[in-house]
Amino acid sequence: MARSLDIRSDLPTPLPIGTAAQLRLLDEGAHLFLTSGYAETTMREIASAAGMKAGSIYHHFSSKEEMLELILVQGIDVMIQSFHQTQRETRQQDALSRLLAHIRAHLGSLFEHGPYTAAHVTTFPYAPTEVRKRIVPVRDGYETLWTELLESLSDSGAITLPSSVSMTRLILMGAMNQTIEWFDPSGNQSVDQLAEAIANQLWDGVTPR
Amino acid sequence: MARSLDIRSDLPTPLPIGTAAQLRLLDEGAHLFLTSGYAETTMREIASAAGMKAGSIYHHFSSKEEMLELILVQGIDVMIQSFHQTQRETRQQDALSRLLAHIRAHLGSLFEHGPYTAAHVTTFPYAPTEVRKRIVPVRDGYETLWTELLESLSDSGAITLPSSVSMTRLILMGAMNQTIEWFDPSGNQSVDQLAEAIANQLWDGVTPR
DNA sequence: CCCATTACCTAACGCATGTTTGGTGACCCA
DNA sequence: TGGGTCACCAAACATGCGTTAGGTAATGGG
Repeated sequence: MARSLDIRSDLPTPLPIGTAAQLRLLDEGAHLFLTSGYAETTMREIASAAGMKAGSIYHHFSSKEEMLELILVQGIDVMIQSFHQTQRETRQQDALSRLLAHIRAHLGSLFEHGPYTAAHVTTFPYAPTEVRKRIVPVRDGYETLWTELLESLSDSGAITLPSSVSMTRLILMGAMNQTIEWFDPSGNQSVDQLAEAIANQLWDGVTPR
Repeated sequence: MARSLDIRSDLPTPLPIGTAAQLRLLDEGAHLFLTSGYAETTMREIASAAGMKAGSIYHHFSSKEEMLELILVQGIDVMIQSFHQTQRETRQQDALSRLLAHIRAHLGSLFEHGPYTAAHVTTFPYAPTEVRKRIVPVRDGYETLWTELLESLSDSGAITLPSSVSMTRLILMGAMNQTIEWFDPSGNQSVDQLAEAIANQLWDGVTPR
């Protein structure tokens, strides 16, 4: 039985603990799940991308589903770590700058800190039910972080919430997450500019015109 | 060989032309592609949902991929028909009311006019390459309709475009399309309210507070 | 009344998948 | 030096998939 890779640590871990081969398999697996989908991606493709054969994967992981769950969890961890780091780094900034920084950080999770978060966003709806059940509480934790951020910004008068904080969070998440499908980080627009565009579209005056 | 079901008509067709069995297969197929994904959905499941066995499908369609393409095309047709109808119905209304009506219409395509549009949005990224190639021009046509709408609203001063019209369209589309994952049309919020929430989040004062 | 067509059926086929099994070579430690 | 462990291999297995083939019953038209 492959050793279980416990990456659901409370301590900040930018990458999951594991051997080089395990990390390569997860990296390539996340990339393939992102670009092709979970069901469309074969163990043979993941193994080949990681420089081994499919049968060898089972020395490291017990199943395809275990790999998926580890990738999904890592995707959330990247978001959560990034959120906390942004919170620390922007404590002295004004409200709208903090909001922009958090939007920028979320987009950084999607486009700059590996394929895990984007793979999470695109793959989670099609994950097996029992995998989703185990992951929903962690996702709710991340959503709560955003809810509290938006509430505090609204309480201080920095932003308006046209309907409710939940609705605003969902619309904002939707606008950010759907960029996976069309934004090209190596294109002529930067992630900074994308963050500003989203922030300025949802709230007036986040950055000067 | 099953008769080809040509639904890419220029005339308004609320439902594709075909026999009752073909329509049932496409309806159930679209619903299953939406809820489970294209690759995860089997021909056996589609056939069973439509009240027949898998082998029988091939009397009506040549392949699973042909069914997918018909469903994806129908999904766009629903959006385009709905857009044109909304344009006709709102010709006499003020700018912001027209914008809200178009947002409402797009959401209606997702949640009220069958599963085709939502199946299109969620499944298109994972469709086989040659299927996507054939569909991209039709999608571009729909995007152009929105681009022209947003440009005319901006030209008349009704809305602002914080960065560019393309960026605004993409952010708006993202916010609307991602609602597939969380909005429950039979929940305690209506599609009208969802449209207002999105419109008011992206532009101030679309509806009175 | 008979023949052709349609719309389904069952069964099977060929293929691809995730996973298992037995093996090998390298490495490390006693 | 030998034994144990690890990390891979090739091959095979069991299963399920999309699709095909041959068949049946019903229907309609000549």
